[in-house]
Amino acid sequence: MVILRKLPKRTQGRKRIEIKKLENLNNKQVTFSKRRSGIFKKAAELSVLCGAEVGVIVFSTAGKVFCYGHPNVETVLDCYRSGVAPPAVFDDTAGDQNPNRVPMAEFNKEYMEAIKELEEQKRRVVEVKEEVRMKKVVGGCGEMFWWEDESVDLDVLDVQEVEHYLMSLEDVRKKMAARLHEVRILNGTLTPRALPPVPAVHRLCHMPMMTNGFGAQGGQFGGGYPGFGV
Amino acid sequence: MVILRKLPKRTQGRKRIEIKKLENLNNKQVTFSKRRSGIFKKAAELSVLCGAEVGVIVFSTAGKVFCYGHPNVETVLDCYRSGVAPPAVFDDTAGDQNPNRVPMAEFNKEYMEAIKELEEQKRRVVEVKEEVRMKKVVGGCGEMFWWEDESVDLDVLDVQEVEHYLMSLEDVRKKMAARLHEVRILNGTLTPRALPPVPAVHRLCHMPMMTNGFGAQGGQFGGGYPGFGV
DNA sequence: AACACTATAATTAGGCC
DNA sequence: AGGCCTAATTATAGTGT
Repeated sequence: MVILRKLPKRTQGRKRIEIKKLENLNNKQVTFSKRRSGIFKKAAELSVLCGAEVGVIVFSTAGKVFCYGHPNVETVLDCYRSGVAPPAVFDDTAGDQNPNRVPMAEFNKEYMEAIKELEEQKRRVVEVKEEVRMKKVVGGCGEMFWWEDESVDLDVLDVQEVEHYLMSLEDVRKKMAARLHEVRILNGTLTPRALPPVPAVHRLCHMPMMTNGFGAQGGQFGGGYPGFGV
Repeated sequence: MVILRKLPKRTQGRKRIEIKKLENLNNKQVTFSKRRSGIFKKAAELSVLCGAEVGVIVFSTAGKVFCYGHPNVETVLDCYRSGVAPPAVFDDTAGDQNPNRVPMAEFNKEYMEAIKELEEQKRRVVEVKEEVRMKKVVGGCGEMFWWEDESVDLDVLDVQEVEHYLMSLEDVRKKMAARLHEVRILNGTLTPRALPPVPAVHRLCHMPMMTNGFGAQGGQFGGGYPGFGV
């Protein structure tokens, strides 16, 4: 007769943890690494299963950046920024013989609408531009932009103003991105990357920065930014 | 004596599925919704547990965009774009005397690479075409940008050219974003949102667009963009 | 489409290397 | 950091409403 006896448990197994800031540094790092890759994996699965375009960016507290993207991060970000949806994945169930074919019929209709919308936007922007801001934003005719001028007194600069400029720039950028799409579509050529790689990172001020002490209570789903302490 | 009898199973329970494109439309939509929120939840947990800044953007095949971000998407995106690490959460466990300092060791290496790459890009473009571009890119002194000019012949436009312009714009934008950070930090004021809200979304073409036929094999972790068939 | 259910598959916390 | 292990927790496929 065989005597079965319980082996001593080698591990305690998984334990439930509260979702709150991990205080143990090592523990935090390990968890960060594991969960980060877990999220990347899930993101990849989502993109495969559902043909979705997914982009994930994670900054560690140390300021390191990790990211995953399908088809790649830049594409997703740019689509988000520009408001232009990424090229739809072909749906095999449609029974179409040629998966690479562009469904032009449908496309043309929407394209015309897009163009019309573009025109409208242009008109709107021109109106707003009367405020003369655009000239300043997009830079003068020289080599240097005003905000690159060292002599500009930062303390005098109004944050709201800068925000406004940035917004305008964003607007211009959107137009460019949209235009790029148009050009690509009209040419029928799409380069390997949907957008040029961001030439890696111009870390102008990647300085110490600040601390804001938000921890567990941090904004869910796009919440606010707790003010920085003085 | 109580007679226990198994109730008929009401569900089959969870079943394993292959990670490949879901063919059933309804199934796909449900899965998309469930898994999407699953990822958002995990992202939120990661940010709380590890004090990480996380941004997730998901496009459905229909072109709808969903996102989650901590502290919010814009902040994360902008930090990514500008290469500026988000404000570090204070780490009590770290014995470092200056918790606000962002470790820059690695950055400088990457920065130099970035600069080199940028230079290379510039040179390449200059080879193909003559200079004089930059002036056009950043806009002339007039009210209208060249790409808004109706008379521009799209067919003649070189995609690479547009890409280059877009890249330059991106560059300008990065500078602006970085500057904004500086200004904010120097002022000691940080508005509720780290960046101005993206002024809605300019959905120029949220159209069917194109098809590229990548499915399950899609690029993992920043893979390339399978070329579109003609 | 969003919610409830539930059996089961997948993830993962806490070890240890 | 990364891999392996184990037990428990958690996510979720399939279903119903």
